[in-house]
Amino acid sequence: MARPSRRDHIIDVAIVLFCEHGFHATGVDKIMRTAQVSKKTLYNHFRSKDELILAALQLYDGRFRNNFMKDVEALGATPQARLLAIFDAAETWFNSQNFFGCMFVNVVGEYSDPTLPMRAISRNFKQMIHRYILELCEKSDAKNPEILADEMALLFEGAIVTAQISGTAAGAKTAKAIAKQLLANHL
Amino acid sequence: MARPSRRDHIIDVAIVLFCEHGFHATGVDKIMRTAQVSKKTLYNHFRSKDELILAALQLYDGRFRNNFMKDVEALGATPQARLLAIFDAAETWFNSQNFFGCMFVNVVGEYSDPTLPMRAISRNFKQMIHRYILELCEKSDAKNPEILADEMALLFEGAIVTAQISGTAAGAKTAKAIAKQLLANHL
DNA sequence: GCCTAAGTAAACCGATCTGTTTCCTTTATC
DNA sequence: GATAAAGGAAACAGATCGGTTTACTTAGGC
Repeated sequence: MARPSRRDHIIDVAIVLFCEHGFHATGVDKIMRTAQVSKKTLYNHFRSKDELILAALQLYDGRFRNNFMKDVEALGATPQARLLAIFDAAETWFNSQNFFGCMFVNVVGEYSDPTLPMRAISRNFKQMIHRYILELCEKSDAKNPEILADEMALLFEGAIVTAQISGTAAGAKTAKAIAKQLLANHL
Repeated sequence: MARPSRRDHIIDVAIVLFCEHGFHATGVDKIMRTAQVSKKTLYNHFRSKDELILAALQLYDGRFRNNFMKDVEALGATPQARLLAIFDAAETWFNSQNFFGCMFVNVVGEYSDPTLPMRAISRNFKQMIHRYILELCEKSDAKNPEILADEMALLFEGAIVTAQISGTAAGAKTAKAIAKQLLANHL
């Protein structure tokens, strides 16, 4: 099937609304109306709003990481170049129309209990990003790839939040400049 | 008056609840019950929930910056030492019981319209932090204080978000390690 | 002692929330 | 063409939302 399933379409709509307006502020009625789907259909695919939130986080998780890694690999050829290309890919993301910060940071701001499943998905997302960066660090023959990966991941977070609050993409270039210095020190 | 005014007490309670549970999820009834104040009194001091949110952000803004700068100045004697002490102060913040990330980042995740007053307060907070860091950079005789300040501020953001999502304070040490390298390169 | 200001508890308002149900229509399959 | 699954529109449920109002109590100043 080329057309996405009805279930995936609902999730797609929910992702956009959750990103822009947050999770508590986005009602099931709004999702349903925007997706042009009846409430019965929505609750036929998802037991509850929370389950839809989890499905949205999971779909976005895989999709974002996949797209982001593709972008990074297209922008840089070598592992070192890709470590820096992370921030070029981030910059185009910040400049895109639908940038409202990191969905996984935003969800943590609304659900503080660390035992909640949304929190687990959020932690996992950040760990997967960290793992990807770590692989690039190892292939770059960094002196201490674990430490460099911690540092690069923190830069990434800092750039996202800076872009979200300031409303500009300048943080990407700042983070890239830091990354260059770290890379020079670690090789 | 040694005892805080009733108005300030309501704001104090609201700050804690907004930080822990977010803004949309925190109802006026909960604030009122927690503050042990009648709804009439609450609406006698604040025209609306939004106005209470703004008052909470503003009070927290001034108080946090004041306390944080005091901590930094107690932990470091020279401007260079204070630039690094930022991350020591951050670490104790991350380890405190009531750490739920940065209130100003969290509010931006729930209110995406950049023309909203909460967004203006958020941007202003980050600008004031940036200005404080810039002053330290200038007094440190950094080659290019503006660039160094941008970098240090981004590290600070990255450390906060990393701590919030991971649930550990490790990001503080990572950010401090980066800061040391930046400082060495900029002097 | 009186009056005013500010407080309380609780009822109340209309709107919105998540979620269920009803009734009817579409659609696809055998 | 009958049947069964799925969807649509809308009413409905009970709870909660932000916010107002009412009736009563408290406290302080003159």
